[in-house]
Amino acid sequence: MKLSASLQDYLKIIYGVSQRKKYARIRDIARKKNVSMPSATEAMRKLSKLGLIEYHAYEFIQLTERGKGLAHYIFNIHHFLARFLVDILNLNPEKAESEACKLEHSLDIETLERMVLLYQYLTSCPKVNHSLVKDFRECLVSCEEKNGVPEICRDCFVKTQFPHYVKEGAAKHVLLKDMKPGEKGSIVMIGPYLEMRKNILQKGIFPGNEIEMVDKEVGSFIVNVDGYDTRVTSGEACIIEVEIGNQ
Amino acid sequence: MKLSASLQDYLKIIYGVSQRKKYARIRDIARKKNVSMPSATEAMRKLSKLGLIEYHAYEFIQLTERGKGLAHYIFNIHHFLARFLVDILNLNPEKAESEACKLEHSLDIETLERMVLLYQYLTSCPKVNHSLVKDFRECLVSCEEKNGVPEICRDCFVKTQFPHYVKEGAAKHVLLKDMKPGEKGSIVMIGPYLEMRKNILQKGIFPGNEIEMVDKEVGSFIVNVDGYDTRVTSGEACIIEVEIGNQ
DNA sequence: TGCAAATATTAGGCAAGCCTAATTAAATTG
DNA sequence: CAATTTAATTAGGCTTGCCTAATATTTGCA
Repeated sequence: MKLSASLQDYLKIIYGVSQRKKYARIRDIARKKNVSMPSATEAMRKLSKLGLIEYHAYEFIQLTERGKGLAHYIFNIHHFLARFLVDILNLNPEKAESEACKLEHSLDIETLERMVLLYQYLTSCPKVNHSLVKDFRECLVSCEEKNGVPEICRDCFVKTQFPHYVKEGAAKHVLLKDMKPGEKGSIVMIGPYLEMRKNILQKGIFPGNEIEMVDKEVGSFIVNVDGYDTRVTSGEACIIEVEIGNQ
Repeated sequence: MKLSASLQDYLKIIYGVSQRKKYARIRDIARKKNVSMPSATEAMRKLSKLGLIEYHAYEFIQLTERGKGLAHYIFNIHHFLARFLVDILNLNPEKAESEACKLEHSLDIETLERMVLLYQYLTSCPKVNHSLVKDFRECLVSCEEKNGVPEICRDCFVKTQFPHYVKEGAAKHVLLKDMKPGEKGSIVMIGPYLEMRKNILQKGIFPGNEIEMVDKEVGSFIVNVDGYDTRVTSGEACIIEVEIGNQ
């Protein structure tokens, strides 16, 4: 049986409420879902018809066994995702909560299963350097708090010290700012400055994209990203690393 | 301006079509979106009213500059996510496509930014063992193809060889199958068998959950996961690793 | 050129989820 | 224990996004 995202939310809320309170009321449900009481009533009727809750007008609401099982499942997906977002991606807990809420409805079990594996791998695999996640998180924290070049990132994220180094395979890495008009390549890395990186992403520039330097102007550059012209500031061009010479 | 998920999809489709064909037709759009032509027509009217496309009845459809910018952004989010799902989580490309489609509408720019960073970190950071992602992917591949104990996982995922080992901090790890009724702990790892892991997740059992052994029966166990009783098979209990003694 | 086939559009409907206003039921309390 | 407050429901409506059937326009080909 497939439950709409909205009904899943209702179920999850009922589950959460009845863990603490033994029964759930329309009022609480409506409040938690940020919805009017009639809307909640309507949803209860639907869940009841689906055999997921025990519901009769004006009476308290309780999950049926089936409802409890499903709610538990949805609840735990949610918590796993929130954990992933906090433990791995270092989102703040409130943000992670709301993001998990959105993700939980869209992800397929297969993808979820991979995320579980990645989570386990990064946090527990004895072959992985144990400080990997710690390093990564510290890096994120530095980026955010200092919004400058974090000590821990200096080597790996900012390539200004060694603008073009040669990797195995002889692919040449340069900073976007150093590319000449007409030169093309693919983006491998976008540097550490949180806000700047957001801005760059918001322009539709991601690692993996093909990029071509079109024109240099004072203070900014015109680049073509996968066929679309856009403008980046000089500052932004300093933290975008491009792999050239592989066309 | 906020575009509904559906309208974002239309925009993305128009962008994709017009990259190859110079113009988009209702028919193609409807077909790609798996929707009737009247639905596509209606959507075009909306996008046109929003100033994202140039559209007049019976004429070809073209993106405006604003539409092109937005479409390019949506398109690239999609591609980045698909890349993440393929390169990091090793989903097959078709699956990744459809999952990315669902994700792209729900993820916030902040989360996306972290995923970009994780992607970069795992694939490029010089401090990370370069074979990390390769190992992880090989592990996934082994799990899927052989659906047995993959060589590469033997040490890290299957703990049957050393059912309880003591980690730093003296937390004790055991397999679920070896827990006694009444014993509690938190799940740290779910083993390598793809299908089995899916089944376990589908019961609402995730790493991080609190679990208590309730009762042992022949062939299966009753466990309580975060307050909810559920049943696992003996086979499943062999690949669930629990950290006990930290309550 | 003219007519059939392909393509688009209008018209009218439907389901899901939400809303407000009005009404009814239950709970609280002087 | 009646009056008031709080909680829940009904009634009626709205928007989004989809549908089918009918109609209109365009295209392609004989």
